[in-house]
Amino acid sequence: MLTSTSSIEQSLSITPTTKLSFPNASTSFTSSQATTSTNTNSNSNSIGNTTGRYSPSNFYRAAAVAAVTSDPNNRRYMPSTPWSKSNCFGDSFKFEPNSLFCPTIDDNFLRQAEALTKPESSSTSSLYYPSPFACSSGTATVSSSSSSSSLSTAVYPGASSIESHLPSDQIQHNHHSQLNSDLHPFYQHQYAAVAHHHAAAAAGVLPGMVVGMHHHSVHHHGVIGGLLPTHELDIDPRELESFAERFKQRRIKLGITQADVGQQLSKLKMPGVGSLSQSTICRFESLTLSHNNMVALKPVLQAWLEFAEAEMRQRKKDEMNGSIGSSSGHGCSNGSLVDKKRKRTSIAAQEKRFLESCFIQQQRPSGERIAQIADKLDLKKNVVRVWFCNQRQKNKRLRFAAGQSA
DNA sequence: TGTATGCAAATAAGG
DNA sequence: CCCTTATTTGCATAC
Repeated sequence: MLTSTSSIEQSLSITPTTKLSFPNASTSFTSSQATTSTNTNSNSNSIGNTTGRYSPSNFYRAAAVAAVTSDPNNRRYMPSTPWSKSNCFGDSFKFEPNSLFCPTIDDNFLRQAEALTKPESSSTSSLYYPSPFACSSGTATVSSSSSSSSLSTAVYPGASSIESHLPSDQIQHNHHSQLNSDLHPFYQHQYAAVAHHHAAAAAGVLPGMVVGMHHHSVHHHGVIGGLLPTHELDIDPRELESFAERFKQRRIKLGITQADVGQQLSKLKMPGVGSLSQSTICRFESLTLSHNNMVALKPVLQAWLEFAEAEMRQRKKDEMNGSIGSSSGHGCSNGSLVDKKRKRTSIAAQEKRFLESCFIQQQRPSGERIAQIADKLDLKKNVVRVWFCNQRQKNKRLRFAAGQSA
């Protein structure tokens, strides 16, 4: 276990890191941050296949994302999967046309959201790149909190009139199944490479989303009489591609940043859906997420988009009428919304080094030992436990990578 | 300032 | 409850 030579992460200067504190963020202690020299490892430790996100994939919309292209290994979005289909209504996510603030809207909205969000089969997505790295680099500590979200009930904040203005996105399924033929050359390539396992099945779970999918594969052929929703599974990659693009355009048109989108997601109160980070939104837009992940996120983002646009229309309308006060009683910020978003603990360099040394002695410490370490580092036991798990995992990858190259 | 990205926590799902 | 494996995110920080 050459856990790498944790480079120079010595300088830990304590940064405030004042983040949006979470009510239940228990620990939150100051955390130091190796701002200064910090990582350094960004470039240094490339072993074998650099970074490795899980999806090598590539140019989905390569041209556009061009910038990224520099490093093909970085792509997360696994494009493809030949099993493209004309998804029935995999993505129709419109609200009821009319009815302002009418409760029913909420209902419909939720119902659809729920349906569309519901995960289905197991992951099994595609290639997973071992991705090696060396550990090191320290950062600040944060706190984590996990609340068993309650999901359920949702109230649609400002459901206002929304004309079903179907995003062309939903209409453009003209592809008469000519699949490949109208695929970007890239796709075809990808397909060939990734083909195997069709049915990747959507599943990416959103923060707090309760899943419950197990079946290895979705047997169940016909299923569902008549128009089988085919659920989120097999959604044409091209559809995702176009949606992502449209999403970005419209988002920008609304003048909302990625970060805000992520934050506003929790306001939708879709069951099991909390906020997401700017990173995730960014990755969605650039299709650098796995296919399954893209599929899982799409309905949520689509819902948000429609919500935001509806709100915008409403606002505009209000302005026009000069009615400044504006009706829409939304504002009901309902403080009970304990923003559920996966929190990530940042372990400072110093702590990390200690953990590493412990790891060398014992890769799999007992629960007691873990508690001890956690106590010493003032970290939660679970954080330490997970750290060891991840460390073992990383170790394994490194070992594998080393074997490969050697 | 928003956005991309590297590294790697946190989770999900099956033992 | 803990582990492993596969993946989803997020913090930090580089553009």
